[in-house]
Amino acid sequence: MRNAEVCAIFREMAAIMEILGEDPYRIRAYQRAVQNIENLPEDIAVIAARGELTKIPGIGKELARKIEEILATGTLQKYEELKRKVPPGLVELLQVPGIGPKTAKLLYERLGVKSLAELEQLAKEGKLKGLPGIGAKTEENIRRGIALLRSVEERRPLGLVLPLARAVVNLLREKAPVKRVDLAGSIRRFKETVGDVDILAASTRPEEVIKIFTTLPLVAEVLAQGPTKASVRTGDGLQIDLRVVPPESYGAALCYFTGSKAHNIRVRELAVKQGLKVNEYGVFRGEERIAGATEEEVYAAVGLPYIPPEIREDWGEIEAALEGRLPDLVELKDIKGDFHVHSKYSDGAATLEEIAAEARKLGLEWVAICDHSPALKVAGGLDAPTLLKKKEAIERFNAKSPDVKLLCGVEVDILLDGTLDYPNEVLAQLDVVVAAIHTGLRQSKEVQTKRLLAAAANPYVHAIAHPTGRLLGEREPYELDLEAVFTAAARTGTWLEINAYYKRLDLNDINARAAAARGVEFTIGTDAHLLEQMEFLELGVGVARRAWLTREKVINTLSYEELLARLRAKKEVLGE
DNA sequence: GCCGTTTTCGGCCCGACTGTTTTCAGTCG
Repeated sequence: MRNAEVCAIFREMAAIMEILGEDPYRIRAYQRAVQNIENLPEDIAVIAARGELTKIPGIGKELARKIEEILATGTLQKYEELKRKVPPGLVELLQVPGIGPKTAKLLYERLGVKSLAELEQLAKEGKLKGLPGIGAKTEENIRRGIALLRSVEERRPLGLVLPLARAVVNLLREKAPVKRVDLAGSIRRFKETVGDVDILAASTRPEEVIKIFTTLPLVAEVLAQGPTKASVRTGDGLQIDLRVVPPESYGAALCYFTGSKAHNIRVRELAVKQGLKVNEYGVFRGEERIAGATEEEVYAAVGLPYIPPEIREDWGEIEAALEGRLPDLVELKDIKGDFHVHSKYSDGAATLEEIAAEARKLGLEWVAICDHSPALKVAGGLDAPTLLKKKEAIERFNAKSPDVKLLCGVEVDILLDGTLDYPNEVLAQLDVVVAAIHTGLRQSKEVQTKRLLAAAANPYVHAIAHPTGRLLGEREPYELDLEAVFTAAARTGTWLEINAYYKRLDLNDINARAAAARGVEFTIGTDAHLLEQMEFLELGVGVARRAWLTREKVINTLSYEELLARLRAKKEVLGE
C-alpha cells in the first residue's frame, strides 16, 4: 500500500501552504484528499493503474496527476519546490497545541525559529513574549504544549477510554443540573482510537454544570473554561471536553459534536442548498429555528433520514441516505453468542462454568470455546488428547445447561507452510474451527497470503481469526493481499473474524466493509482471556456497524440451533 | 484545488474560547 506515502506528502504540502498563507480553499482541498485516501481500503497504486483516481471524492484532474507523479517518481516536483520555501523544522511547530500557521510564521520571521527544539529553548528563556500578540500567558502555553507533545499525546484505544468516559457522564448525571448528558465525538462513533473525550449536556444552568465538571476529582488541569464550554485534562493526560447547550438545541448539538467533521460539512452543504443554516443550536431558516431538539428532527429538516453515529464519516452515508438505501445496522442486542473465548484449557483464566455464567449475565445464548493449538506453546496449546477431553467436558456441561450452550472449538495455528496445527481427523470432531496466524509475522506478502488462502480452503475451517494481526499502537498488520483473502473467503464460505479485543479490532471497519462488498460474512469474537474481557463484544459490534454490516452478515446473530446448522454447512460444501 | 438541480466560474460550514487587544485575530473542533 502506497496510500500513506501519498498522504504524507499532501499533508506536509498543506502545512507548508498554511505557513505561506496560500489560498485556504486550496489547502482544504489537499487536506480533504488526504482524508479520503487514508480511508481507502485499496492500494492507491492499483486504483491509479485502473485510471480511476478521479473517482475518489476530492480528487480532481490536478491531484490525480500529482498522485501519478508520486507513484512514478517517489516524490513530487511541486512538493520539492514548496519544501525549499520553508525551513524543514517549521512544519513540526504546527503540531504544538495553540500554534497555528500564523504563529509559526511569526516565530520564524521575528526570531528565526526553525525547529521544535529551538522553540522550546526560546520559550524556556522567556524570549517569546513581547512579539505581537504573544504575552506571558501564550509563552507559557507554548512551553506546556511542547512538553505535552513530548510526553505521550497519541490516540488511545477506545476500549481503554470508554469506561472512564462513561464514568464521567454518570457523575454529571448524578451531580449536575442537567436534563441530558451523552458522549459525543469519535467515542460515540465507536472509532477504534480516541484522541479526546467529547461530552455534551443539556441544561438551563450551564455555568453550574461547567463548574461541577471542572472540579471533578479526576480533573488534574483546566485547559479552558467559558460559560458553556470547558476542556480539562486528567492525571494521565486524557483531554475531556464538555459543551452545555439549551435543551431545545440538544439534538443539533449532539449532531454537531458527534461529527465526524467531514459528515457535518456535508450536512451543512445540503442545508445551504435548501436555504437553511445548520449550527449547534439548530436548523435555521433566516432567524427562525425549524429543528434542533432531537437528531432525528435535524436530519429530517435537511431532507435526510436518521443516520447512525457509527457511519457518520462521509464514506457514502449521505448519498445512501438521500437514496433511501441506508443499511439496517446490526445491534448489540442482536448478538446471541461470542465466537472466540479462551478457557483454562489453554491460556484463559476462566473455567467452562464461569464463562457460561458470564455469558448468561451478558444475555448470550452460546459461546465458542476456542483454545490454542500445540504450536503456541507459550499459550498452553492443547494436544489432541486433551482437546478431546475438553470436548467431553463441554458435552457434559451442555447436557446440564438448558439455556447457555458452549461449543467445542479451537483457535488453530496456521503454520508457515499454510498447513494447520491439528490434522483434519481432529478438526472434524470439533464444533468450531477458527484458524489464525500467531507466528512468522514477518513473512512476505506472498507467503502470508498463501497461508490464509490455504486455511480458507480447508473444509473444516469455519473462520479466520484476527486476519491482519495488527495490534493498535503496538504492531502493524502483516503484509497481505487482502483482496485475494476476501475473494477466497467469499468463495469458500469462510467467515472472517472481527476480533473485538480492544487492541485488535481486526478486521477493522474499512477492511470489513470492503470484505462485505465481496460477499464475505463475519464472526465477532472477543478473544477473551479473562471473564471481564467478554464485555468487549460491544467494541466488535461497533466495528461491524462502522463497516455498514447488517445482522444477516454477522454469524453471531444466529441462535444456537441455526449456528450448528451453518457450522455443518461448510463441511458439506467443501468436504470430502 | 474541487465541483456542479445557483454547472465551467465562483463559490467553498460554523461558532466558542483565549489572549491580546480596545474591537479582534488566531486557533480549535
